Amino acid sequence: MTDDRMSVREIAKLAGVSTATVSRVYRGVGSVSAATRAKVQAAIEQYGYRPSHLGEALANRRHGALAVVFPGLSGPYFAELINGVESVAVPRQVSVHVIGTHLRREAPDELLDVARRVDGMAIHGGTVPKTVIMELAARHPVVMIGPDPHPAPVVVRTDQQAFRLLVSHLLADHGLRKLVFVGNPEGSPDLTERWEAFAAAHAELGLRPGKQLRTGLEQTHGVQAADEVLAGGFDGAVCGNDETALGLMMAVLGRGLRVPGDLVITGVDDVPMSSLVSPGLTTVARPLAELGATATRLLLDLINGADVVPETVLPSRLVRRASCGCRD
Amino acid sequence: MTDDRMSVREIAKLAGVSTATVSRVYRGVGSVSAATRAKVQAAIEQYGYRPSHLGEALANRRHGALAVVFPGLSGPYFAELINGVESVAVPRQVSVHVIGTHLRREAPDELLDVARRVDGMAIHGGTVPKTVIMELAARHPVVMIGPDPHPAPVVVRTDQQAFRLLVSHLLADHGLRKLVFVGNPEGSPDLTERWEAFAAAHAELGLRPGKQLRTGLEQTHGVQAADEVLAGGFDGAVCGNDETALGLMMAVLGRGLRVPGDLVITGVDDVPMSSLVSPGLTTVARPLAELGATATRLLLDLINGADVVPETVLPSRLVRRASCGCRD
DNA sequence: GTTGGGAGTGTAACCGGTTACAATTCCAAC
DNA sequence: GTTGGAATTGTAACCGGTTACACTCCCAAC
Repeated sequence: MTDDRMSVREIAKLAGVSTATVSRVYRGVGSVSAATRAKVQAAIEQYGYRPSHLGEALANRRHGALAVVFPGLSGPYFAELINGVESVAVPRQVSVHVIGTHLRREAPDELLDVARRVDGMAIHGGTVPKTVIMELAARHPVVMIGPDPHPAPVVVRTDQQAFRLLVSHLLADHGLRKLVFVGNPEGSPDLTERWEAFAAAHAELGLRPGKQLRTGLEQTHGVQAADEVLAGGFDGAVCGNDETALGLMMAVLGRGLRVPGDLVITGVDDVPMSSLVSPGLTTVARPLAELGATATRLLLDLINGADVVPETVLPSRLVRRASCGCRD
Repeated sequence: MTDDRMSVREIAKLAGVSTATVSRVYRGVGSVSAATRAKVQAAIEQYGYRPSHLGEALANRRHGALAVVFPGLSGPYFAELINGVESVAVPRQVSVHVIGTHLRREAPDELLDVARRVDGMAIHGGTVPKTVIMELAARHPVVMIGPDPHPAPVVVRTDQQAFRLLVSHLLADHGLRKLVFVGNPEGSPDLTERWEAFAAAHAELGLRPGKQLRTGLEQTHGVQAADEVLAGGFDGAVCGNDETALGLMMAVLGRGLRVPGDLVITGVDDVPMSSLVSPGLTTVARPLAELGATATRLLLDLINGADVVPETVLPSRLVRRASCGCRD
């Protein structure tokens, strides 16, 4: 306990005023005479006084904090989403707790614990069981980021149209006939939807959906999937996200093979790497920062008691680069 | 404001006891008769009561939270470090605020604000100006992660011996004579030290230190550095971390060149990708999770008023794989 | 039949702020 | 010289917990 911090009452005594006046000066509300204000400000200045967040929050009945629950914490997808969240939260003086469920042994109980210290939560789809979401929603506002099969109060997501367009592009424009879906449809609702779009695009052309190769969503998983993809004799690998795609691409190039010559590879998200690598990665651009920002805005609105639209769908966009065979 | 949460006094009234008894039952301290305990537990159960973190923290004079300040939030380095931090904090019921300085416009003032809601901070070297560190340290315990030129109370870091060994290995064993250092020595104290070790290893053999190519520490920066590295006619690229190295490797492979044939590439950190890619990345393994865990342990000790050792140095280890020319 | 002590419980103060309301002061207007 | 209202400031309650301390029982020991 190294806490020798000043409290309002001490500052008040030092400045020769009441705690109410100190509070008024610090917060800049109510009316205070210039002379008094100067006295108080001098004392605040001198002792570097900052009100305890606890007292403040208790009095306001508001934590001034929210939590964001993600599947994992690594990678550019997460970074960009968080970026969006903070771009909204920080200017409003709201602090953000980032929770990665994969790190926690006992996620459910721990989330209940986190709930005690925030005013609301933004939860990434596919991270938390239905019962827990409901329990959390009973305690404070909850916004879901991305699709989730659960009965969620408020959802922000992107559509899958561009992804479906991507698959059709590979089939119809590039004439590919043996596509593999790299990613686990059961791993997250987002992936489930993509798998469905993948299958639908095939069906539309009277084709049977390609095989699926169940892997995780990180770069390492893409690398590890390479052997199986190459052994399968596929002409294109449609990856669940860019990170997997980039890992796969790296592994394929490392074996001395060519992309798209020997294998077409595509991703989803359009993370910064995707436009830089050669060949450039064909992918679906999703407004990740905007996704995080929107979720946060809605969450703060909910916390303030406003009514908000239950579902917000942000647009995604097909980005054709060299890895699919375009501009080759 | 959607808060209809129960308070101790309400639960107490419902159970027909005093608030003290409710607290005793919930916390499991003091003596309570079996009958009373049952009554109270029933009420707690029925209303899903959980004590407000604010009240609890205020009464305990402890936030039960700490902050970790990082340069950025993306990538496996950060993820692994955080992993270590949480492995210590979470079991002790301490929550972790992750702060990425690159996201904040006005970092200093914001950190002072964060300081109001935590019991201590672990600060990554090279992220925060000296004056701010001192101001923070005046408010609560501070532990630095990694080297930092500032007069820090407590530091946890890894040594640079393995890195120096790596450079010597390239020069002496592989006979490389035109190495480029990829990374900005002025960007972080960690990099400064590595640059010094790089130069020292050259000097030891009577060589002049190679050139330095100033870039950031993310994968994208490695990709972007490729043109300049390849144009420079270097025989080896010693990268400041694995992410840059992997980005560079990807770009080189993408151009149809070979590693290590056309260019030797090495990194630092030994992130998961490094052992998976082909060629495997020669690098310096650093105990990142342990780094985070140790820093957190020390921080919690400081918060509890214990004396702690001012500097802890964790070992790093050279990992030779194919990218340097070994096992080729 | 006292006495002593431990178990069970409640009262009330306290943690560090905010703010409704009351009290005081000061002036302008009548 | 009153009077009324605005400006300034203080008092005290309250936010939701924890806990020192006091009090009441109850029973064993003498």
